[in-house]
Amino acid sequence: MGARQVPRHRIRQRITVDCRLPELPEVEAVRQRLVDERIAGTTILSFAAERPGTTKPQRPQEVAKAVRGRVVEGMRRRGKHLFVDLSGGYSIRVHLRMTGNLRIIPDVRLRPATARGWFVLDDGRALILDDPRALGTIHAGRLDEMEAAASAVGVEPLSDAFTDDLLLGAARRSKKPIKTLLMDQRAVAGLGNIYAAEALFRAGIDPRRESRRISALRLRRLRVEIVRVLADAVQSTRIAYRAPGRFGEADSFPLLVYDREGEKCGNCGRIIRRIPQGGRSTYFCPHCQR
DNA sequence: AGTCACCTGATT
DNA sequence: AATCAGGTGACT
Repeated sequence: MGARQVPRHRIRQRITVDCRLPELPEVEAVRQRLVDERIAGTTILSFAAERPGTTKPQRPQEVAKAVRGRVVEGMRRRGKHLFVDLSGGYSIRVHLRMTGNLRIIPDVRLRPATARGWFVLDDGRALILDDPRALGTIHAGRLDEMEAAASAVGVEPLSDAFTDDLLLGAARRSKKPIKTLLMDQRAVAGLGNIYAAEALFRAGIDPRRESRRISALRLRRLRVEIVRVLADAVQSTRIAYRAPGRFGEADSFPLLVYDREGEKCGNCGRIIRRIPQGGRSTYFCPHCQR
């Protein structure tokens, strides 16, 4: 006691677009990049993974059997899930979790030590799940089974289905704090800790506020800000991925509160706070967010 | 509804 | 050496 809390010295590098945790915009960027790299039309020759956790509860062998000899027909995103659709009504479902990345490499023998699963393609290239923390997952099987596994995912926030009424209805049914509701994939698909906090800041809503007690007017504003923050992030992430030499501030989507504990709010100049919420850090401005 | 396990690199 | 980061699923 006695000593006033000193703001911790900030050494950790600001999170930028190239190392940001995968939420909807980052997953969408991964999808677009694979489309750009013309994964469609290739045939999968084989699959392998070393850790059982990567394909759990399937075995790597089962995934291999489901994909071998099938042609890649397209890439889709559903919330934070990626689908690699294959010929014959089959599909691969990938979830990047915290640190995963799905990417093409020129040759499977060049895969990094952090590669957790690898698909060898008939043109010599390989599709790998690169994930230092090994939390990402790969499943494969009939398309309907893969979609069933992601069926609990709610409305796509960048689709026409994400209406004022939909957000209002979800909020009215929930006693959770609004930030917890936004991160619930069954309510809105693809929001995570970062963009939920950013949308709430832009909408001026306290992340702790009970969902059902927020006015329809403020929920309308929240819906607008969710769409805006995600659309802007998709755009800047896409630009950054297409200009690999230009990562950094210029192309980064600015985060106004996330990871800014102790810094001044860009709107009012007061200090941004961090509080635990559902075991996660929530960043917000107590003055601008009510 | 809240807590833990799954992971490992960075930080304290 | 201990803690933190965090999406999700399993658990209480």
